[in-house]
Formats: sequence, C-alpha cells, structure tokens
Amino acid sequence: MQSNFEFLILYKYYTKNMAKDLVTRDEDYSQWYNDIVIKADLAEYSAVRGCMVIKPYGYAIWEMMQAALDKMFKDTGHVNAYFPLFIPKSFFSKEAKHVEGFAKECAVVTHYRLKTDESGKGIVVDPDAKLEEELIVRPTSETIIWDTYRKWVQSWRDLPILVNQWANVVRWEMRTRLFLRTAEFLWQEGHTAHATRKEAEAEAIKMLGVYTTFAQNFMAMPVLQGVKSENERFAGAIETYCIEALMQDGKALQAGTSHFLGQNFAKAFDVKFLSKENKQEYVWATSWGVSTRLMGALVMTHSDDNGLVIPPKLAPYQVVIVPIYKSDEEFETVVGKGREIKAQLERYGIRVKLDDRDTQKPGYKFAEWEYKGVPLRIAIGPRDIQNQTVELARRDNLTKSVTSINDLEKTIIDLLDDIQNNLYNKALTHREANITEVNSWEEFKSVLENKGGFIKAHWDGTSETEEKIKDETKATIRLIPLDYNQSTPGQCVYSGNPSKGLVVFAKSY
RNA sequence: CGGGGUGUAGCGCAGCCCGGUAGCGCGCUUCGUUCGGGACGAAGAGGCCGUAGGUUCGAAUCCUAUCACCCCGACCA
Repeated sequence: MQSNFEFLILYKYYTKNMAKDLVTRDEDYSQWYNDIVIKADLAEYSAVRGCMVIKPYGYAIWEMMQAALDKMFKDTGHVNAYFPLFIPKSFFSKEAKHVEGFAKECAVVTHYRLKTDESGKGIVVDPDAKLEEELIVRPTSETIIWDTYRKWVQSWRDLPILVNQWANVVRWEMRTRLFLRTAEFLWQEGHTAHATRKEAEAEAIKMLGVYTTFAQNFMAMPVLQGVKSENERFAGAIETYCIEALMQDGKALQAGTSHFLGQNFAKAFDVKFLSKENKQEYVWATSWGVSTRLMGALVMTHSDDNGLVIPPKLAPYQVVIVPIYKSDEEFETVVGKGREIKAQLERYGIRVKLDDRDTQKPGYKFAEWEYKGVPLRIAIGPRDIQNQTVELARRDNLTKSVTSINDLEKTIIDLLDDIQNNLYNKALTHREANITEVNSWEEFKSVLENKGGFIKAHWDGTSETEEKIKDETKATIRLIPLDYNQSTPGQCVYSGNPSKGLVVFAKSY
C-alpha cells in the first residue's frame, strides 16, 4: 500500500458525538458488549429465555466463519454428516463421566403430542402421549455418534472415520449472554475414530492447529494453545486441548477445544474393529468444536467505542460505497460511478455493498456502517467525479484519505490486507502486554486484581490447589502449555509445593 | 437456586409516593426544504399501562397473587 498511499492526506476523522448510542468500554464493559451486538444488528433477544435470534448481518459473519473452517476441515480430509437432535436418555448413561458432566443442563422431551384442554381455550400436554423412553436434546453428540459408529466399523479398513457436523445444541444454562453463552447455540463438532492411540492423539492436536490458524489468520485473534487441567477437562475425555484468547477487559475466553477421548466412548458403545493382526480392538476417538461463541470473541477482540470492527477476511461487506449527491442528476452520476467501482472491485473478489438508499442521509450511513464494522468505506461525491478520486475511510484506525480512482482495486486490496494485519498486531500487542509471570501469592492476587489478563504461575499440579485458588480469586487454570513437560520446575505460587512448570491462570468468560 | 431490578406506543423512558381514564424523546406516515459525518419545519398515525383477582363512584397509580425478562452470585463453551 505504501507506494500508492504516500501522497495521500491522512487525518483522524471527526469523532465528537459519534456512537451516541453506545456505552464506552470504560463505563461498562458488559453493557458495551451487549450494545454492540444489538446496535450492529448481529442478534437480539428472543421470546425464549436464554435463546437469541441471530439476525441476517450476524449470521452472515457466522457464514464467513463457517466457510473458512469448513474448507480447512475438508482440506484435512474430513467430511460432513448430520446426526439427530434427539438422543435416547439411555445412551447418556453409558459413559459415566459424560453423563455427570452434562446431566444438569439437559432439556428433556417427555411427550409427543398436545391437545386442547377441558375448557377448550388453551392447549396442554396430552398425558396419554408420554414417550416410552425420554429423549435428550443434544448438548453434544458423542453418544448418538458412537452408537452409530459401532455399525460403521468392523475392520481396520473402515478406519479412520473423519466426520464433522454443523448443528445446533442445547445446554440449559442458568445465566446466558448473547453469543457467549446461550441455551441453544450453533457449532460444529468433529468426531473421529482411529485404529491407534497415536493417530487419535495426532488428530486432536492437528485440529487444535486448525483452530489456531483460523483464529489468527481469519479472526485476527491471537490465541494461546494448551491442555486443560483435570477440573476443566471435557466430560469423558482423556485430554482436552484448547485455544484461549484474551479479551479487551483482561478476561480469557475459550475459543475452541479439541479432545482426545481415548477408548472411553468405544468401550461405552462397544465400537470394536478387527486389526491387521486379526485381533478385536477398541477404536480410539477424538472430538473437537467451535461455536457461535466465536462471534462474541470477535466482538470483544477488535471492537471499539464507536462500534463493531470486523477483520476484512470475515466481513460480509469489506467495502461499503456511500454516494453523496444533491439533485437527481447527481444521484445518477454518482451512483453510476459507484456501480462501476463495485463491479470493478468484485472482479477481484472483494465483497462490496453499494448503499444507494435514497431514504437515508450520507452522515447517517457513515455512522451506521461504522458501528456495523465494515473495514473500508468509500465515499463518492460530485467533487470526486470531477477530480477522479474517492474518499477512503478505514474502520480500524478511523483515518480518512482521498485517493485516485486509478488502480483503486490495488489500493483497496492492500488496505484490506493492512487492516487485517493491523487488527492482529493490535490484539497481539494487547495480549503480550497482559501476560504476567508472578512468583508469589501476593503478586498473583495483586496482578489479578489490578491488571487482569493471563497470569503465568507455578502450580503444584493438584486439583485441591486449583480449587482453592478459584475459590479465593475466581481465577482458573486456563491452560497448561503444550511444552509443560520440558519447562523448568519451581515452587507452587499457592502451596509452595514443588511445581513442574508454569501454567496460565485467568478469570474467564 | 439465592440477592437486586424492570414490565406504560416499534425502541428508550417519565407518570405511581399523594387514585380522576396517559405523556416525553427517538423512530414511523405525508408534504416541503435539505444532502461531503447521525438534517430541518409543518401536519399526522400509534398504547384497553405484563397477566389475573381485589379495594373504590373511579386504578397505570393502592392491595394480593402470578408470569416474563434483565443485572449480580453458585454451574458451564
């Protein structure tokens, strides 16, 4: 972008009274988050407690995420399938840890029919239509999938199974927040079956890598990779790998998980195969998922007090063109030019919205697209037509410039690239500035209280200590770094007992 | 499930303490002037005040019950 951009006038643009409908992050971070989700038209509350409506603009971003992830799954050999929403209750009790983990938040279907009540006014559950076996609305699909895989697997030749599904799941959460925790959410869940432990472990790590790449390259969100402690592990897993991102308020957000399930589900559902050595063996498993929670992560990683900021690679519209005109003739000229530019940019694969609504003023449109987070805005008016220029405004750093219409696509491509990188670097700088290594319990509490962020500290490896730290400070072990076993030993920051290495603590969403 | 709060026009709120049949801002409709950072003027439309009982000549307002949602905690992605 340098060559094309040097001669341009850059200036911070008018910010007074912008975003007048948003609370600032400093005033009330939670409120700020909710305001953005609503104002940017990503989602709204529904008539159902804990459930939200994902609106077209929000869903478009989710579709961008889906498309990128789905391609990465396909590129690593996975295929999509679909399993039922309902799971027989009995399936759930087959894996002890799994039931224990999910029992408290399951929606249960008990009847299959309604009827009008005695008075004829209302409608009631028909007591005669009670299900023989109650059905659970899936909180995750391991059980129904492993019950199915039993039929799919007989020989080592049937392995591996590399299946993903895009689905909705329900977890009856006590407290919900738009995108971050809703009773129903959308996600993908990969479920793989392998002949060997080694292969399954490699798969779990591979998908963690896919999530990491996605977070960094598409969401422009740096993440830490690691392993969950026993307390935080997925119900039924041997090992849970995760990526953790740091939000602007210093709290951590789990952005994706990948589980090595060992043979737990194979044993629970009797999924065996005949090996090359003609021996019956249990299958090795993984599962991995990311959800619409990533939408929340996206909002809280990049957005500012003026609204949403979307990284170009996930923006439904990367560029919005706002025509400026007075008369009908000017409208024709300016919008005509807008259409030309739109077509020209689209030839290069750029996603462009021409906002030719005659019902809103330019200023209104500027504000609207700003809080909707469109990375680049092009304004074209009569002056630009005359000078063969356009006005460009960047959402990430709120600068405006006037640029020649010549080679506009090159300017735009370079700028989008620059915005994507800038957003990542800004988030990375924030993350790096908020990882603190501490050596004493006093320091731990003080950093957590005054600074927040990720805290690296020695831990004695026991659940008891982890529990106590959580009780006293609300901070949990977000992850144990992947290279933990090669790290230098020390003393647990809480108990003083020997520690194998540093782990990462934080308060989390 | 505990603690707190809120239900009044599409959205945000006032009115309630001290009962007399509902108001403000934004938005919406029409017309005119505007249009390079959320336009202006004029004229309009829109609510049986969450629900159900009760007190009263009369209830948005007082009493009782109930439902829903939001926020803060305990559980979770």
